Amino acid sequence: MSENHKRQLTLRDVSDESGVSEMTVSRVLRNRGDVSEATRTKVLETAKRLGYVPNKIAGALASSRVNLVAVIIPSLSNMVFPEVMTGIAEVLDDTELQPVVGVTNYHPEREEDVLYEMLSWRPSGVILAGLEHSDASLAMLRASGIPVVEIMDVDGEAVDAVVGISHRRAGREMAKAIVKQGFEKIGFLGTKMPLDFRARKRFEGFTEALAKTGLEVVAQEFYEGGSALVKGREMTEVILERNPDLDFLYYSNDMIGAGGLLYALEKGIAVPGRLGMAGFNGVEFLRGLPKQLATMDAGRIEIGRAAAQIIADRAAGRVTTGGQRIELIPKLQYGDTLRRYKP
Amino acid sequence: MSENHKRQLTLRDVSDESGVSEMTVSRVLRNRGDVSEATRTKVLETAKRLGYVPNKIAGALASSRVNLVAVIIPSLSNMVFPEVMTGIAEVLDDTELQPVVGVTNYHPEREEDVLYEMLSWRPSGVILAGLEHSDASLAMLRASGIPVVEIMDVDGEAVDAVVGISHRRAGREMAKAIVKQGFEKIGFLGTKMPLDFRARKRFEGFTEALAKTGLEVVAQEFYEGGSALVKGREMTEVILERNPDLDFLYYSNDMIGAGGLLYALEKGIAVPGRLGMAGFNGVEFLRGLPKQLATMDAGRIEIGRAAAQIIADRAAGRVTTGGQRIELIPKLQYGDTLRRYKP
DNA sequence: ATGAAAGCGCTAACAC
DNA sequence: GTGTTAGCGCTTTCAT
Repeated sequence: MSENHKRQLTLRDVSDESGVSEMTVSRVLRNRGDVSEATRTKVLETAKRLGYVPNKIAGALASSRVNLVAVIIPSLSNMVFPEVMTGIAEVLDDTELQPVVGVTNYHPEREEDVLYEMLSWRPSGVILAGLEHSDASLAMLRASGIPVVEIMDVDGEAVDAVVGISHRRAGREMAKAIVKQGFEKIGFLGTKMPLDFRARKRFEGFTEALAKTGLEVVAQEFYEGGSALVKGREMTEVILERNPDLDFLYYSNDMIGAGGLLYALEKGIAVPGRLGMAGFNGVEFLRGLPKQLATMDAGRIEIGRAAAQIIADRAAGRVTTGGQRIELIPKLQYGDTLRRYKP
Repeated sequence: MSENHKRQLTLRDVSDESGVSEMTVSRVLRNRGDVSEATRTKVLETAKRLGYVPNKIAGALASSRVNLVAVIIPSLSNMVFPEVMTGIAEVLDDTELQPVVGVTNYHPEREEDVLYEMLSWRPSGVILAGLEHSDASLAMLRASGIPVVEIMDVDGEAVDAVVGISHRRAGREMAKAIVKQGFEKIGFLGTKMPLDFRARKRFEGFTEALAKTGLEVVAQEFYEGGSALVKGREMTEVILERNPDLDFLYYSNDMIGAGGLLYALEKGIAVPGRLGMAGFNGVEFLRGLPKQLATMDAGRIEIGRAAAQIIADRAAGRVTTGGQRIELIPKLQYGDTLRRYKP
């Protein structure tokens, strides 16, 4: 076992070893300013030979430039945020910027901590899910002086820029489509998450639109934790037992909807003849099921792309006016579980 | 629109505003050393009022301490790595350390870039998937002088510590179980990813164990991109058309296995009477399917926990001897698709 | 094309 | 319990 604490290599080491000043070494390593081809090669060779890795901490402090973009999302395990990340990464890959992910698990205090931690690294921008944040978080965001893009939702007031869909509208559209197909006894299945504001807004839009036609949600079921597919299955069984006359089930996400659909098919329930079903998100995953669950695509990759583009543009000084607002319109996918009447 | 470039708040501002020295402000903010309750309160109040967020870049440079752990994984979109992340986060949440994720998409050059970028922030440790890395990556890791934990796989030589399962062994065990159940015409379905070394090792172990019993894989099918569930379905159809006498299908992951299972059930193929099936990973998701696919749990959360623990221990100076090697033993889950003979 | 000096915002180490 | 001093490793700016 050699000594535990190797001193880190510095520009100085490369400078000494190559006989070129620190400053010139720095120039070579950053491709900045004019350097003769000879010194350039020599420096590069020495740096590589020594295994030198620049210290961005020192670099960032000196230049007050940090090529990091903070991305703060509620969860990684539900298939929708990884897709947002894909969109973000796609755009940032063409820039010098790097995404750094923080996960809040839908806890506002956790969001506050993560945000504080991230801002303390002075990133070039922040992308965060949702419009609902603690007062402290809002204060930090505003005080930070960096571009902020709130994503996923446009129903509310943004700190700066915002990219997303209207979940209220999504709920309304779904309700209208369901009513149009002649369904009347409608049940709702969702998560026991008071802090999932987007799910709540969809539900509000949904009931609101139903009310306009004189209908209401006649039964509800909520779950917490566990495998969404299993929960969807179980909840569907429960809600149908309690309310045998339900003719439609609206799920707050595709995973539980898929579980419900598998259950219904297994039980030989005619879908959508006897029972219609719909979920939300438009996850690709659904396409592998025996029947296509009706759903609404939230355009997650697109949201990620647009958000990253805003940050990238501002970081490059390309846009001076803040406060962009991009509302995407979710597309209803009828699949095989919503259409009672032939199209 | 106010001025675009607000000067960032510094310790100095808090110091001036509260009439306490910078040093003492720093002490308060970090809970270090003795500070009188009076000054403490005053400082905290001022910092909060001003909306001061410490600059970790400066702090890290001065203290040469960075509470970041680099986590480098191939992908976020396949359900297994988010689980590893969960395990890592679980352990790190009890420490000062913070995970920072980098994604390589299974490209070694991309891994090299991500690693370089991350090391340039001088993290307290690195957790990265797999044992196969470019020479440059290996050199960087060794030169970094920080704890390195390679995860998921133990079949090979590690740079420092390693936590995972033996995929070769996993493949062998699965083959033995299949043979024991009397299956003889075995097909394999996997991904077209030459760089997924773990999948390859499973396959090698699998064929090797089959060979010992005089059997071999009689048909193979590979896919690329797209929804794994759909692909599993399609590949299963194709492989069965070409080889109607197959009596077992071994899938390189649970998602394509699930697609295949749904297909088989839909077609009325008797599983496992006529056709046995097995996947790999033990994703929770499977539990929602009509039948339980046989699989092998790779213990992803456990791997994440153990890896993070090693980093946390070393960062706390609790362990001086490097090179830990933790091999987890994957558990075969028979489910409903592997057992022909009653247990 | 290259170098020297100053300092980014903080903390370690030492005084008092 | 609190303050002072001297950097951390780099980049900016200005000379040459």
